[in-house]
Amino acid sequence: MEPTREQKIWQVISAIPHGKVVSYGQVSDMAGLGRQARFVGRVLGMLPEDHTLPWFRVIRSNGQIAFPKDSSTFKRQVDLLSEEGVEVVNGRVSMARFGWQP
DNA sequence: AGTGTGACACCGA
DNA sequence: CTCGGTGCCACAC
Repeated sequence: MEPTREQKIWQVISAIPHGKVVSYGQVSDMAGLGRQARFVGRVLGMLPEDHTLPWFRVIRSNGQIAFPKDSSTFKRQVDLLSEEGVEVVNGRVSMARFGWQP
């Protein structure tokens, strides 16, 4: 059967290189879905427990994390991002730039 | 079938 | 920077 939108989303996210962060819009665009950023977020929320997908590399277009600071999910994402070499300050990615080049 | 909501994005003021 | 409106898709009631 053909790849569903979810499959495309997973494919794109799994293709995100180490130390790189992308926005929902970027993912939707790379998946060929266009402006369906909402769908990306919904798919991530549906991820199974055995997912090995770098969802933490997916942030908002303005470089902000898609979770409240007091959320364990947020802290988990920040921790994982810092491991990737991405600095997160005040709930947003420092110097974010999605393809940035220092 | 219509309304409200959501891990969103873009535009204008 | 913040606020409001609009577009897109899927789901719950």
